[in-house]
Amino acid sequence: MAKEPTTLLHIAKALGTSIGTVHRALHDNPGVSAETKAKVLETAKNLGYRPNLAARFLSSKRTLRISANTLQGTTSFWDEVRAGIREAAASYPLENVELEFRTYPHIGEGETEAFQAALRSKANGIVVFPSSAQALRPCMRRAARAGIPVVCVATDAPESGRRGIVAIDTLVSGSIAADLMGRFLGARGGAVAITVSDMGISEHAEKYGAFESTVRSLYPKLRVLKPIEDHGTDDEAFRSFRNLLEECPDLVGVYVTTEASIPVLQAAREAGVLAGLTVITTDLFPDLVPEIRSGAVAATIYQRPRAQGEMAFRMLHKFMVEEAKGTDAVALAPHLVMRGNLDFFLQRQSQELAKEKSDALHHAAPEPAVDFA
Amino acid sequence: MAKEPTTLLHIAKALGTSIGTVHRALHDNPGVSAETKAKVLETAKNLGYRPNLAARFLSSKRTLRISANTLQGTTSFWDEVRAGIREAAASYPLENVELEFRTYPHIGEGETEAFQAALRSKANGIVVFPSSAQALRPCMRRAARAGIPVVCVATDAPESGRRGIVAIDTLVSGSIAADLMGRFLGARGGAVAITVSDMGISEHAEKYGAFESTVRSLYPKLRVLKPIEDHGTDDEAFRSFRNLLEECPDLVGVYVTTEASIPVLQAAREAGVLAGLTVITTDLFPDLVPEIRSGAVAATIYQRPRAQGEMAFRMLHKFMVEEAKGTDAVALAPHLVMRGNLDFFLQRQSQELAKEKSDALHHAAPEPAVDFA
DNA sequence: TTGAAAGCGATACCAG
DNA sequence: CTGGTATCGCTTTCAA
Repeated sequence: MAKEPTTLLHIAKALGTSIGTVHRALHDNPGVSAETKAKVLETAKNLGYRPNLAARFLSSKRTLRISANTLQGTTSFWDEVRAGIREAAASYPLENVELEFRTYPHIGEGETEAFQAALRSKANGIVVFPSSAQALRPCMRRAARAGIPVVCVATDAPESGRRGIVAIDTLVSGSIAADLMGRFLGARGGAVAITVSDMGISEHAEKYGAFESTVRSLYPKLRVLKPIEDHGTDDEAFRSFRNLLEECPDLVGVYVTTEASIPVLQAAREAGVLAGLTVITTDLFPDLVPEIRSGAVAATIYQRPRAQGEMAFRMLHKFMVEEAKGTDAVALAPHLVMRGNLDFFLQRQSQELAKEKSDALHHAAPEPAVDFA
Repeated sequence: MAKEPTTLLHIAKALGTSIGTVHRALHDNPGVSAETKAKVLETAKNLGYRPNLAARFLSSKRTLRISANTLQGTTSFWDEVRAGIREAAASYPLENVELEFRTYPHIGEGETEAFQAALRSKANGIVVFPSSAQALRPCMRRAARAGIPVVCVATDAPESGRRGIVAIDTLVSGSIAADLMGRFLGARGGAVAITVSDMGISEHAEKYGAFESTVRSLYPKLRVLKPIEDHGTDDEAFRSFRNLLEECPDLVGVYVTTEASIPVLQAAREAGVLAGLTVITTDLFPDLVPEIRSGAVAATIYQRPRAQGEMAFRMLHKFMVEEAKGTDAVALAPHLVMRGNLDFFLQRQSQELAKEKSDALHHAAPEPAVDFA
């Protein structure tokens, strides 16, 4: 029943032409008349031609140059994203994958340079964290025009011509945080705050929207305050939250969607109200560990950086190798970390770091890592 | 810097022998003197030989026959595990993978027959849900002796010679359930119950242990009762829980680790105590949806069947294709489903079913699915 | 026990 | 514009 797959030779014979012509036609290389090309394409479709990728890899000496442009490892988040990319790359052992890591120190700083460098180095696929999508858009469109697939990770870059996006589902994050907040507070009523980086970023607006609407519909005794914007700085997070504490004496909970949870905790602690606050944070980094362990933070929404890296690579690979068309989007469900399962996640993180270290030892030539300061 | 990879020819030339001999030596095929074999193996190691898998797939006509032996889709759990396996298989587009699905209707019923059938059909890799590991052990050891890698999914089969195991981390499940229970109950004290299938199964004993110890250390006002065993039947779950309700008037919460959450809810409802109970369940199936939506179930620990299927396939693939040695174990973190994010997971499930359906249409010959009643 | 050689299916180049 | 062909690295078969 399983008839053997169609090859180039089959198509060539069916048309009374040669394998070389068929190949050129299928790849619209120059040197094929429009007429024969059309015929080839048609019979290829009719015979259900699927290229044999093993043969392709064997004969073509092409290596997949992939540039992964991400933020420097200020916290462990981006280190883990990179580890995920590395791991996914290693799980395709047949191809020549060449990973290049480019990093930039801060949001909106050096990322266009890094992207341009990737293009210059003839990367034929890019994974990027578009920290300020606006600035990056021109380069990204250029990549798109050149046929270089780009996959965004963690944040989307709208209207950029990117082929794919891998991120945590913001609606899930916002609404699970809301539901937990409501359940944790039980019968208590009062105000709940939420901090975001910038409401101009759609992801953050979405998280807020999901949080607010879920609280409103499920826990009417709670009242969601207008979002605090910290614009990515600890300082602003601290001051805004301290002000909020003064203005709003019936605050019972706060959901921090950014990485600036430490300053929020500190402000609450200094004001002496931490014990009465239910705090839900985002991500997992060393400074947060004791706060979770002590119960100051009830739960944190873990955005699975490693899984994001893995998925981003796989998606990019699909575009590059399987010639997948169109665009693709993956929204991952976040994990919930609490005192009870904290150690599991910490252990996992340290495993990754260990693995990465041993990888570095195995490879004679470490992959180039360029830093765009 | 990147010196080109070593090939069989390199080894052959280095030893002044032929590529055929080298090949035979590396695969310990018959017809090589012990002496030359040793030399080949050594220089292969010295030169850092890594087989070119693309070339291997191209020349060998071998197809990977993989049998996936699982429980029938009484709930959607196993359907999704199978969907995950299918999807992972599709993501390796270079190999000839032939999937065979064998199912059995109930725990401990027909699974050895299914396993033996897989062996008979010359499967060279098996994914199995060992519903009663005891009974399966002999076949599994036979597979191990024959060099056929077996990966367990959802439940481990100790001492069976299996090469890998993919499951949800039981300690994480138990302790996150405990932590949630404690937080949900807030200041309330009282007794909390836990139902398991059978304490003789190590996974269940572990979940209980994690739940109990986390509650004890973090929420001393709560008291964990001895586990209720339902032995996989709704009937027993119902009766045991009803009895418990009578005996224990200060029950404030229950954690159902099995699929028998509906009878537990029913018993509580009939006794008129449901409203005062905090219920945490396991998995996500149609009957549970309204209970979550109404708030009767506070949260459910979702065991990510699709991710389990995917991982199991990938692991098996690694053993079969990359000739990975030793054994491997993956413990996945469960997801938490509550009212707030319920729709996300439901939508995801229906997407899978839709995808599966369209897959079925695409493939002319549906993969054989054998049912062992 | 070993060597030699014919494929596998696509790529890429050269000659017509 | 098109046809022919060497090549990639490995598996497999046939001779020696």
